[in-house]
Amino acid sequence: MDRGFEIGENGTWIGYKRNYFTLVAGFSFENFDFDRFIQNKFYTYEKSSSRGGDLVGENKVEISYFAIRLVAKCSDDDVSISLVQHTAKRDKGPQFPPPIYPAVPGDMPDHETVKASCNKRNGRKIENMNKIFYFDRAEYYNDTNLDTLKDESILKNYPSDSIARVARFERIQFTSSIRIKSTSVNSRYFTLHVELLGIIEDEDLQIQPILLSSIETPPLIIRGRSPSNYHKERTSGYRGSISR
DNA sequence: AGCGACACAAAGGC
DNA sequence: CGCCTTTGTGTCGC
Repeated sequence: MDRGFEIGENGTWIGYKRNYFTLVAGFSFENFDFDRFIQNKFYTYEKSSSRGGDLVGENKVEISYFAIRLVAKCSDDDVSISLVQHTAKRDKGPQFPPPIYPAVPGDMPDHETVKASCNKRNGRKIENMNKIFYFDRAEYYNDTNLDTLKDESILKNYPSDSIARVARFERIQFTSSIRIKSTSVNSRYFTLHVELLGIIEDEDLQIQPILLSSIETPPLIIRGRSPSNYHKERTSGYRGSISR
C-alpha cells in the first residue's frame, strides 16, 4: 500500500473515507521463473454436481489465465462493501469499479518505485513504468518470433496484449455509501483483500473466475467526513491547512 | 447527520 | 523558477 493509510499508536491502520488509497499487488509461484511459467499449463479442481445438485466429484479444469482482483469486506455484517476508482480528474471524470487485472507472475517493485509511478506525464517515464507494471505480449511475440497462432503457452489465452506483471490500484476509495459507525457494541472495521483468480471456461464456454488464493490487510479503521475526524491529526496525504 | 458539489490551496511534474 | 495538474479537505446547502 502506498498512500491512504497511516498506522495509529496502537498499530491500527487508519484511512479516510474522503481520501484516495493506492495498492499494488503481484503473485509468483515458488521456484518458477518466467520461463518455467511459460512452459507450464495450470489446472484447478472444480466441484461438480449432478442435475439434482448432489455433489458428484471434482473436475480438473485448465486455467486459461490468471487475474488479480481487489475487494473490500466488512468485519461484522454480510453487507457487501464496494470500492470505486477515480481518474486524476476526480469529480470531473468518470468513476468505475477497480479493474480485474489479467496478470502474469511478477516481482514487486520497491516502495520508492511505486511512489514514483503515479501521475507521470512524460512519455519516456510512462514507458519505463509500464515495463515494470506490464508485460507486453506483442513485444514478447516479436522478440521470440512467435505469434498468437504459434504460441501454445498460457500467454495466448490472455484477453489482450496488455497484461499486468504488477496490478496497480490507484485513486481507490470506499464507496461513499458505506456506513462507518457500528450498529452494535462491537466496533466495525474493514479489510482489503487481494485475490488471485484462475479464469476458466465452464461447460457453456463462459468465462468464470475461480478464487485460488488471497491475502488481506489488517483491520482498517475508516474515518468518515465528520469534522471531529479532522481536528489535529494530519492524515496520510496531508499537505497543509486551508485558512480557517 | 451525512452526502454531492464546488472551492481553495499546497505539493508535485516537468 | 513558472505554469499546470493532482488531491486533501473546508464548506454550502439539501
